[in-house]
Amino acid sequence: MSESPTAPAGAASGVQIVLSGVLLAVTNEVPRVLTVDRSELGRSDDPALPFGALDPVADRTLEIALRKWVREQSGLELGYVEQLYTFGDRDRDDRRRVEAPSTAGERGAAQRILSIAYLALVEEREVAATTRAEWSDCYRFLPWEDRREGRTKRLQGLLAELEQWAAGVPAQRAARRERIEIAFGLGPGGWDTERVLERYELLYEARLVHEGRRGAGEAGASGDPIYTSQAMAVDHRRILATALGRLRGKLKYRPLVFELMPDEFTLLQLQRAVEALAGVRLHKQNFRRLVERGGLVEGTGRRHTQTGGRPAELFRFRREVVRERAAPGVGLPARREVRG
Amino acid sequence: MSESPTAPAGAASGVQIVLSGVLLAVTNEVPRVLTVDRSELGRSDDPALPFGALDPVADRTLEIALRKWVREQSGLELGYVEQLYTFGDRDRDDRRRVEAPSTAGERGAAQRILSIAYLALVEEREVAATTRAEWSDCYRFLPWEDRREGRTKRLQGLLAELEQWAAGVPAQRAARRERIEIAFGLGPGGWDTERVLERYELLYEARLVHEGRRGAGEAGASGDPIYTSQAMAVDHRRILATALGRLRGKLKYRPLVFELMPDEFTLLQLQRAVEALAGVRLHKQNFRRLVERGGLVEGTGRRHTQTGGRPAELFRFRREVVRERAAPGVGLPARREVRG
DNA sequence: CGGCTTTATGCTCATTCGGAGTATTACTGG
DNA sequence: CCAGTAATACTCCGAATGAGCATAAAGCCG
Repeated sequence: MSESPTAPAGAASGVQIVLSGVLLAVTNEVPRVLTVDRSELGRSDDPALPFGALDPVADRTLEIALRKWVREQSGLELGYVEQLYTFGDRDRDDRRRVEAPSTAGERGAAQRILSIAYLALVEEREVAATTRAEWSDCYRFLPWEDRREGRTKRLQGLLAELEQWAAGVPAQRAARRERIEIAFGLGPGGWDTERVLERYELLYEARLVHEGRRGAGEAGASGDPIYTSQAMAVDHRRILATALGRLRGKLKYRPLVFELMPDEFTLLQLQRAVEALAGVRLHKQNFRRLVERGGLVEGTGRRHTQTGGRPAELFRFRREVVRERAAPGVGLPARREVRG
Repeated sequence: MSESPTAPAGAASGVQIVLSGVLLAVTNEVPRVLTVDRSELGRSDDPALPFGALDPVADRTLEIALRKWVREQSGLELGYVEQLYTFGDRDRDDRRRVEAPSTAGERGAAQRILSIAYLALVEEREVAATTRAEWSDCYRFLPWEDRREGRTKRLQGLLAELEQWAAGVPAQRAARRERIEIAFGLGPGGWDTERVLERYELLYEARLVHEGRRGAGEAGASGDPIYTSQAMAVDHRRILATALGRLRGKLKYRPLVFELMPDEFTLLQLQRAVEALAGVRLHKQNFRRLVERGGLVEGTGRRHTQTGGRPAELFRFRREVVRERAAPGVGLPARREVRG
């Protein structure tokens, strides 16, 4: 992380604290993440998450600092925010290399960076044109996470490559195959929408995706190992994976989707939003039952007529539900996978 | 991004990174947390969690640093470890005071501290006698979290005090009452074992518990507002609350209890461990059904005869379960609350 | 030894919940 | 009016859950 965003300020023992935000929104059935373009600074071309350093003196809380950076970089004001994870391993990208401690000189020069990641949910809005921020489809970065159209050939390809990687080292073959089976739902457990990070880590270890730092000896020998997936700056894709996994888990027992919805919505719109995030299709009638009987929404009398068919009633979130039920989430009434 | 995170205050921008570990174990139906006694250093008398500073140069990963500190302070080697949360608010203890920025001098002097908390599960062992560490009952610090004997009179007392606090400020009365209702399960939702932190925060705001730093103007006017609960150093009790809440939540969908159990155990022992952590009683036959039919355990032929009654079969954890099921946890087959 | 106490373990019953699918209704666009 | 497209209402069924009764197998006590 030597190409850190900071002047290696402080003294030797200095640790730089960076706050990164994963801002998620959903529009038109596609989950989007806010990315900022930093290409003109001569750094990586890859999109980055909005981020910035903590000012230990001025910033009273971490969250305030995060909001400040997001505001500066995108003009957005955040609503729901939750802390995700703190990444602080040194030489993260070198994990796979043989342990070869850098020279004392290098070590002294490279300041240690601690990155505290946050998840924020926003109703999508245009970002200020003056900024370099924009909304990107989350699945551009993690295409294998979108199973709404069933498992695609691309996933088959990935699995084949993973198998190769697993088979490569006889000593670890069994262990690796087991990890793959679990992470990618090949066994009896099936696809677990929440294991986003686990899948990413596997792909990373197998060098099928890479992180920031072009030219650091990443890409495998054979062509483009990442298929059509797009990398992000430094470890931001890993952070995104963490965020998506966490959000998918929480959807089931907290009414988080509503942070992403307009005040009034049809049940199908709601379902599409959940599907977009979870990356799987749901059973329509059961989803409706779950949400209505669960007391999560209440109908306004109004209806929405641009549905193409019978008009749909507009609903709104019933805030009282958090007082009534212990774990008011939307659940994921599964549906058989479409197309093979 | 001209306003890029270049270090604002080059100088004194130092941030101290502290790692704290919540080590949990269960013995004799009581959940224990490892505490260290630091009283001789002239600090607070209150028990502390094992903790220590990150050495940004030497410690390759945060987890390694944590393990090192734990080893030094207790002699224990950690198995399961998971990151909990990063606490970084400045002047945490002053939150309730009117915003009265300290003088520049004070601010410069007090270094910003960032504390990264970890949860670790260990099978209880004696701690090295040479250390100042010992195992303490978690519920010494959070007595209201133990509902195994039903709601006690002490809880009633706490609720009465909370009500007073809520009623105190007319403008916030309704909001506060609602928070209390939800957190303490007075409404239709009932007691949610996971809302540990929420409850703690409420009690903290109401000044019914306090944090470290004695003499900082804490204790309310009236006697001992904390009943029989024991404070911990600085914000360690808050960290413990975070850990307990997280663990309780995860128990339900990950086979974490087994990290705390010996290799072989009877189903009642397992149940007691879960009960100790969750703080509620479970329905015995249904717990057994859940655990057995869920494929979480397998019987060894052996049996345990010191049960006081019919001998119980000894079981062991079936590791394969993580491959078979998506969310293999023990669930909490509720039981009507005992005693009123 | 026979009954008593104590815990383990087996089983039943009623409900609820979740997955699937069919039927009916209410619009829009020719 | 008809066809097309969704929304919405119900029905069915099997699995999971909550509760509780019944039986089994030890130790203990006289």
